[in-house]
Amino acid sequence: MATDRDSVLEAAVGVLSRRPTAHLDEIARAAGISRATLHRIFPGREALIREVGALGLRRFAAALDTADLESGDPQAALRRLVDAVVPDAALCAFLAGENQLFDDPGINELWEIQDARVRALFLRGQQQGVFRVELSAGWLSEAFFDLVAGVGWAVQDGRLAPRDSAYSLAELFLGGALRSPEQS
Amino acid sequence: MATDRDSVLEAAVGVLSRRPTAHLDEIARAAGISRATLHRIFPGREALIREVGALGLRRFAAALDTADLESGDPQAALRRLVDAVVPDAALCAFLAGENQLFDDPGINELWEIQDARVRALFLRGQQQGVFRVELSAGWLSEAFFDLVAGVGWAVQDGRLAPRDSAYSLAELFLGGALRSPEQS
DNA sequence: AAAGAATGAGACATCCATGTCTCATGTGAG
DNA sequence: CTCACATGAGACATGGATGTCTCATTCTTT
Repeated sequence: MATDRDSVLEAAVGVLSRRPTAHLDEIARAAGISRATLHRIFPGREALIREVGALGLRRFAAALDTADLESGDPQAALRRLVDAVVPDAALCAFLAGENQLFDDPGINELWEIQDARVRALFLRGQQQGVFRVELSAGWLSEAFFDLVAGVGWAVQDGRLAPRDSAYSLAELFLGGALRSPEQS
Repeated sequence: MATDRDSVLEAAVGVLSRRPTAHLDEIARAAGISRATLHRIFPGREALIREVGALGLRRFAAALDTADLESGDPQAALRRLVDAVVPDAALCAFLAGENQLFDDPGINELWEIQDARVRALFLRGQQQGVFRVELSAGWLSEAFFDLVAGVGWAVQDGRLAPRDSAYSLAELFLGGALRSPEQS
């Protein structure tokens, strides 16, 4: 059952995103299974980490699909993306923290594809005059992901209410911290 | 000499912020010293990590001092903070990724102090009508630090030019991604 | 130049997470 | 009820990073 594997992976994220060096004992306990069973499902720690990363990328890709970034107003598209990705913010936080994953060619390629999709949205928005052109699409994409990861951490640590997370993320990223739009 | 220790710590950051599980061999080589000398300076891995964290917090505190957040226009103060903190963005990136450090009471307390200073700036800015009040000061502080860390990673990986980093950070955080100020 | 300290290189010993195994228990299907 | 199978618990071996040691070399200081 893929559901079984995924539920274990989700439990693993809860531990690993906070402590990347957590022992397998701890992860197994968090998943409610024994270390032996954990080993039966995933051949080893490396495989487990890779699978968690792959799950995170699958979820992120699914969120991009759901948001349908190519259609309609770029701003509305980005708000759809926020809503779609916030539930999996913890996965994204794990991805952001685990740079090591990007040594894997498969993971890296998959990531590049998703990142390109987000960049394309920003590029389209810039061409339509919706997003600012002084900031590169690459930086906008990067910063967006940083904030998604930040939301994931903040929610997990109880510093941000899950209910507020989508609003806080979208408003800050789109509108910034300033009340009145002044640009130096 | 504290300078010696700090130069080793800076080299350590360069390695650890990318691969938190890097071997001491690697860190020593990156610092241009032998593993033996590394052990002579820092009693062990744990101590080294803690010292790196402490250095990051010292630098961040120093940046807060330099920025003089209590004076003048809050927006100008935040721009001063950006300029002051960007050179040490890599340290901040390390801090953000190493949640484990916050188990140490000393580190945690020091962090709380600095975070409170940033929150106070946002609170002051909100009271003066400069910053948006729909976003909590806590979230603004958190998001700001997330972006600083993101800048650190992006610069280190060559995805963002150091020359652009301060501008990109300040503009996105203050003004957001939208060109025309629309709020839904 | 000579003495002292600091460093680098390498050889160990140790510890601990990991990986693998066995066995007892529990569970579900027939 | 019985058998097949999955799981949990624990023991055990292993590997690799860490910590400690020694010794030769280099640099500094006088």
